[in-house]
This record gives sequence, C-alpha cells and structure tokens, in this order.
Amino acid sequence: MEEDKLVCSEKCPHFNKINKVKEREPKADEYLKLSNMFKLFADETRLKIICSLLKEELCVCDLCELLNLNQSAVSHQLQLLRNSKLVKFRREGKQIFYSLDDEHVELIIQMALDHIVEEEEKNGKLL
Amino acid sequence: MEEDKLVCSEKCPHFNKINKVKEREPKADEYLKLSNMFKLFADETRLKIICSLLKEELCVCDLCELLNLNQSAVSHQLQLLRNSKLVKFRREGKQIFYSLDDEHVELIIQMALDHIVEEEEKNGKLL
DNA sequence: TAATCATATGAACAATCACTCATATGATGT
DNA sequence: ACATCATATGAGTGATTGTTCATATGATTA
Repeated sequence: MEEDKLVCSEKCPHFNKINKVKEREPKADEYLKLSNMFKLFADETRLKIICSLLKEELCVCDLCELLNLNQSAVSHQLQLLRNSKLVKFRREGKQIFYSLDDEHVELIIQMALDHIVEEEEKNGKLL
Repeated sequence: MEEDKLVCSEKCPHFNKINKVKEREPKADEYLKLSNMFKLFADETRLKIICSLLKEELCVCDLCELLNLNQSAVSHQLQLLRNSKLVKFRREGKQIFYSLDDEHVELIIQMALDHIVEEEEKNGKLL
C-alpha cells in the first residue's frame, strides 16, 4: 500500500521485463479470487474435508468422525466451502450430505502432491 | 482436537464410507505439507510475486515496482517462498534475481483460474 | 406439540500473519 | 577504509482466522 518511493536507482527497475509481466498477468480481481480460493485449501481441516469428499458423499457427522473434530468446527468450515461453491449438499431427513461441486479441485490437489513428492525426492535421495 | 464424544447416534456415522476414505486419503504429514504449500498461494502479495516470476526472472526492486509495495515487505515474502523451495535466486553484483523453481506451480494456478472462470460463467451467464 | 436428533450460527478468544520501522549484511566504487 | 546501493532480517502491531461454547433451526418421532 505504498507509492511514489522509488526503491532502487533509476537504472535498476527493468522496465521492459516489468511491462512484459504487466501485459500477461492476471487482473486485480482475479488475484483476489485466486488467493481466496487457495485460502480454502490452506487449512488442514478444510483440506481434509475436501479430500474426504473427493470420492464419497458424506454427512457432517461422518466428517466429525474422520477429522476427530467437534460438530461446530466442522460446520463452520463447511459453511466457508459452501459459500465458495466448492461443495454442494442435499438434505436426507435430519442429515445433510455434502459432496464436491467442482472438477478442478482434484487436479489442483494432485498437482500439489506431485510437487511435494518431487521435492522430497530431490532432498531425500540425492543428498 | 477432540476425542471420545460420538457426534450423532450409533447408526449415523457411515463406517463403510469412512473406512473407504481412510484407505485412500493422504497421510497426516502430507496434509500438513499440502496446506503449507497452499498457504503460500493464499496471499495476494505472494501470488503476485509467483505469477510475476512465471515467465520472467526479476530482481527484488522489480517486484517492488510491480506490486507497488516497499522492499521490506517484498523481501519478507520472498524469504517464505525461498524457504519452501518455490523460488530460487542468483546474485549479480548488488542485485539478486529471483525465479521460479518448480514446474507444477503454473499448472496449479492455471487450474484455479479455470475454476474461477467456470464459476463466473455458471453464475453470470445462466441466471 | 414435545422431545430429540443432526446441523447451523453467533460471539469470544487465542493464535497466526502480513506489513512497517529500524537496522544489519554484503557487494561495489571511490 | 568508507560511503553507498540492493537486499535481508528482527521486533512490534493490527488484522484475520480456526476453534470453542452456547444457542438456534429444522426435521423426525412419540
């Protein structure tokens, strides 16, 4: 949130590069939406919920069991996922069943896992 | 961080489903690493840094210009990205040039963008 | 229509985090 | 050696966030 203070000498900022980046980069509101999306994946509890729903439709109490967490905490996180349209739900009597509402989610997580595995191979094996 | 309090009736938790999920789900330390990875993408500043480095190697002051943010803030975020091996750097005189150190990053961001675009189409066009 | 069950929600609190300010480091030129 | 430039780092602070506790809602059953 700063302005007008040039960081280094007049020669330093590489304006050709900077302009190239500016041309191609996401727009301001896309950055916001992207970071909000990644925030949802950035918490272990939500991540476990998402991964649990990848292949199975589950009710709230199933998720409590799986996460070993109380109902309120789970419901609060489900609300966030609902608001962002990442999960959908249906009522069946007293229970409410949640499931994923997106095809990209699995790919995003898989790719992040690939990164982690590769990172571990780099560090673990070659040193 | 709770235990022993069964959330709903004995009939409710669908143990067959729960066990299926448990078989396939990531391990505890993988969840931790995943969420830590996504935390890096979950902040607008870091996201802008990452996207800026997608195609161009840039020095710290270039990033300050691009993000319109002071040098200290940028350096702090770069440190986080460095620690997680998401970016690498090389010295050239007084300047330090940063670049991405991962091939998955671009795919992850692209997929998240796809999700956002699709979401907008769903909401904007069809209603 | 009470009572109960599954889930949702509001308020409060502790922990985390991104930024700022001040200062340190490490390379360059004089 | 000294001043300067580009960047890094530590401490402090306000804002955000995940969890808990208490309570509300909405469907079922007696």
